[in-house]
Amino acid sequence: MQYHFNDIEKKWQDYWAKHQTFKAENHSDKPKYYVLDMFPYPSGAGLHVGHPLGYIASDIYARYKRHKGFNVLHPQGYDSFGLPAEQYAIQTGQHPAVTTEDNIKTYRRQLDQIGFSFDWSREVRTSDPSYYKWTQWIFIQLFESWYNNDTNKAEHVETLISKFASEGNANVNAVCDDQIESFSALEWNNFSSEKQQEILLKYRLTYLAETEVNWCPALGTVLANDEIVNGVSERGGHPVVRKKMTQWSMRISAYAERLLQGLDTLDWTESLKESQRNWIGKSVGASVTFKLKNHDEVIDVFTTRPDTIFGVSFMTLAPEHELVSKITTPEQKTEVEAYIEATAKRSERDRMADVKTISGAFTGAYAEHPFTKEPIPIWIGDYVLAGYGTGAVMSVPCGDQRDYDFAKHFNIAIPNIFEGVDISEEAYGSKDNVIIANSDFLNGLNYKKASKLAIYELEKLGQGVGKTNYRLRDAVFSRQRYWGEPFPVYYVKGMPQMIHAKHLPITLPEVEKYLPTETGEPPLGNAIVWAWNTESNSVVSNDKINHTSIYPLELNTMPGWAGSSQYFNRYMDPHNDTEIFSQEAVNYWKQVDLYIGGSEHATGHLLYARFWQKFMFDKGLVPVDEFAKKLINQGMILGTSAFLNRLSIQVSYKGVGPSGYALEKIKRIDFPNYFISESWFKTPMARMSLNLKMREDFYQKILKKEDLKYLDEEIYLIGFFNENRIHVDVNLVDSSDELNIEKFKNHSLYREYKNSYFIFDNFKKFTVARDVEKMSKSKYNVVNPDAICEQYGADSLRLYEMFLGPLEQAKPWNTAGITGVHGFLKKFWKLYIGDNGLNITDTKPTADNLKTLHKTIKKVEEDIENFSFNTTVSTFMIACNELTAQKCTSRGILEPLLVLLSPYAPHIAEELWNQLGHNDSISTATFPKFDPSHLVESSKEYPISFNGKTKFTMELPLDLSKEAIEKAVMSHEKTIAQLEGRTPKKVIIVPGKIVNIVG
RNA sequence: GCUCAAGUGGCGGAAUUGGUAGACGCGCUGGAUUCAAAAUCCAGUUCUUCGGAGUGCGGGUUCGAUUCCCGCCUUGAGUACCA
Repeated sequence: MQYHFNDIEKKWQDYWAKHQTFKAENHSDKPKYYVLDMFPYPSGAGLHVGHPLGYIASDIYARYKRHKGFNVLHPQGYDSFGLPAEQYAIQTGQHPAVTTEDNIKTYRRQLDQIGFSFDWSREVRTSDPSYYKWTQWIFIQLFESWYNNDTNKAEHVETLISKFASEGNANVNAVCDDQIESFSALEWNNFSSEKQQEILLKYRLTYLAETEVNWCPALGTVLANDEIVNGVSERGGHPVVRKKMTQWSMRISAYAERLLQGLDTLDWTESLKESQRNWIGKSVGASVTFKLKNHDEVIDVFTTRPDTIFGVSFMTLAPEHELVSKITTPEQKTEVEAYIEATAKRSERDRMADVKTISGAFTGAYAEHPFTKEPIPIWIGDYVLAGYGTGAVMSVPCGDQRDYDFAKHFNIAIPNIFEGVDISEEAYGSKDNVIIANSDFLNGLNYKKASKLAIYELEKLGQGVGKTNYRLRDAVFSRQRYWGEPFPVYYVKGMPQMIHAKHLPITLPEVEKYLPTETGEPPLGNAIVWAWNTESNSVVSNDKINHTSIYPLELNTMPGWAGSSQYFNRYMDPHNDTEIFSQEAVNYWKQVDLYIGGSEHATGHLLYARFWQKFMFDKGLVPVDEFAKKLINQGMILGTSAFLNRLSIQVSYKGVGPSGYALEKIKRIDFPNYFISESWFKTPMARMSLNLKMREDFYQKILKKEDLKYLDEEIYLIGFFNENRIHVDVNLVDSSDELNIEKFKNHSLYREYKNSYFIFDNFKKFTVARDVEKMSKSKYNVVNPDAICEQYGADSLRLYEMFLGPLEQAKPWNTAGITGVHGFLKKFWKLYIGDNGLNITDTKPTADNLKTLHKTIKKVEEDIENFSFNTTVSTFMIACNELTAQKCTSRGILEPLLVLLSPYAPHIAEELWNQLGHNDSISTATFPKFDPSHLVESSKEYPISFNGKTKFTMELPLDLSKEAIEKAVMSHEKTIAQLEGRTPKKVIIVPGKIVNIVG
């Protein structure tokens, strides 16, 4: 009986679906384990072989945990709001919901055919109103919360309001807007309702504020920092500009310290934690206030080096700093204004690209040194960023290279305040090994002590305080898009009001077109039925907006990360209509035990989701404040792109110039119509045979450009190039890299090359060049898992993806290699089923059989625990080879072996399990227990090495004493031959390991 | 620039605590089977001047280093005038 994988796989996939084999219950006697994948965005292109890698790994782990007796939650869903469906809607008019539904169908079919053990009864879709109802609900909770620094957690705004009413805001220690006026209880109580709302908005965890945002005109929307790559949009590569807009923001900065500290408790990769640490960007230092000469205003700066305060020789403000216009002297006005104009013109991208150029202007104004009271000139320069700190720095050229360069460039003094340090060439930027000098009361102190004392003295003057700064900015939460969650928000007199949670969800309105309105409003501005009636508590038509109790609804929608910040909790109780999830469910599942996904979410999704989790923890909604205990980033599977080399050659030739002189020239000529076989370059061929047509082209090219007359035999080919190559679809190339020229010429993509010429190698072959790149449609190197499943089966695909290499590493895909694992499965099948049916007997296993089995159990278990899935596949192959050689038919061996294989190749395992006479699914069978007694050896093949180099091996009993081993080794003929009569200096014997003779 | 990760045959990779470097697979070579092909099976496959050499390069520790330490080079990823 043959291994008919297509039939077997279909049969068991249907069985699992019908019997709901992988449905997880929210209560069990077993311990719980939650395995989660980052859910996919269902794109129109479907899955390629790179996508399932992480899913296969998590599926193996989930199945393994079931064998180990855990109640496993392994859900899947779709992150189904997003830009591509909306772009498609703009182009075709098809509703994004329809596009999304189609794409999900394709995804589901592709996922099903790989045999994942997902509990599909818990599927969530972020674009489903029954799901985004709860995304909207969390938004309302955030709006109704503020961050209390005294209790170090989020609290309901009611507690804030009662504080204001009883004592004003003087003693409120909140994370809030920097520019907040102080008021007494009396003043608060006398404020108008609008005024009170305005003030509260500055404290809420989600708030409306005028922010400078990254505006992408081509997409008509705001982008988050992590949606911008090298100054252009991640999607589409469109230019991005800075623009001020009123936007919803999330006060993630309130959680900066907790997000940082929380990392230490997580079993995530160090590199990922490091990215988050960099993103949060904590720096400890001081805020210092400089008084101005002849002005009442002051300049606040943030510095990490208060110890260098006596090294300040100038101050630099960002050109956008609000004080610039106020303090600039009339004499400097022209220069400063010209500079501001010039920097405003330079885009963010230019400024980034051009770090080297030093520019700036003197304002003519002076600040006063807090201790020496000396005047300090105030400059502006674009190396100071308006968005970080206060947009102003105290410049210490001896201790900061940028200040140093600026000072050198503009001839500003560079006082040295470091003892015994040479600053004639560059600044001394290190905090270590410095002793402060020329600094009054700081002299002789190191960085730590001097900083502390400087802050103490500044505090006494009322001109400074120790401060910690974070780079983490509040997250902009509004998008000018259609296909996203609507806000549960309407506006009364311009102030945002939350719709009561009991009226959720506020579903997306229908619009006629998905573009921004003519007046530049977001696409929801096109909706006709999009106003809120506070009497009927329902969405009504816009045309009644001027009536009482009918108000405009928010036109923005939420960003992509909204839905993905709560899905992992919702899976615990996905159909709950009255709560986001029951306390019973969340207290049972608690948090994700294993989370697998791509590293591209390091500073986006993974940071925002942690923020929401901490907020929910503060609100008492979840029992733990980190949502994922362990996280693994799967590496990318790369594509092997194929390229056609376009011919370019370098020739030297002799000719006769216009005036009759002989000339020798070297010239490079491109032949865009000629393709040359890659194998040609590997052939050690010195000359190139130009065919007639080429020769003609060749002459024409040169003759046209240079008026020369040539002698045929004096043209020499001295070099060629294979740059200028074009991508060719990998499906037109066979496994030996040979191009199917016929197919290529008839392919619609390559119509323009229909009449091109092909230069073959000596063996009449035409091969393509290969290179490893990211797998993507635009590179024509995409391999579809459907084709692999059809030809080799899902079990082969699963095994091969794991076999390629370590899970976390990037690795190239090569379809040819799949025959290895496919061959293994066929051999494995034959171990159980021969030509005459089942091979299984009840014979007692031999010692060799048991040794193979238990060696395999041990290795497989260790490998899975260490996520070393690639080596497990090797282990299976070794076991299969050994048992085949041993002609093992014993049920006692082959039955437990099936359980070991089952997480990796579940279909074949189920089928053989069934053929062995089991009626239940193998998925709940107990994992075999390792028994070390079968691996005990009585002798060891000792490597005998001389000066550390192994020369031969020797079989010796393991219970031999050191002396006996030495005796046996030294009398061995090969030892004597190796020593050639010399006496060894030393003999190292490690029993059970090695013998090393040092001579 | 900074941070992190990684450099091992023709290729993907293995060696989990310092102890026989190259497991397993692909590819390649030869053979068996076949009218032939596919499939399958068997043998070989780091290099070598056959002494040896060899895990990016140069040092070090050790009886012994892919593994530990110091210095460098290269590649990939992230991040960037962050005061």
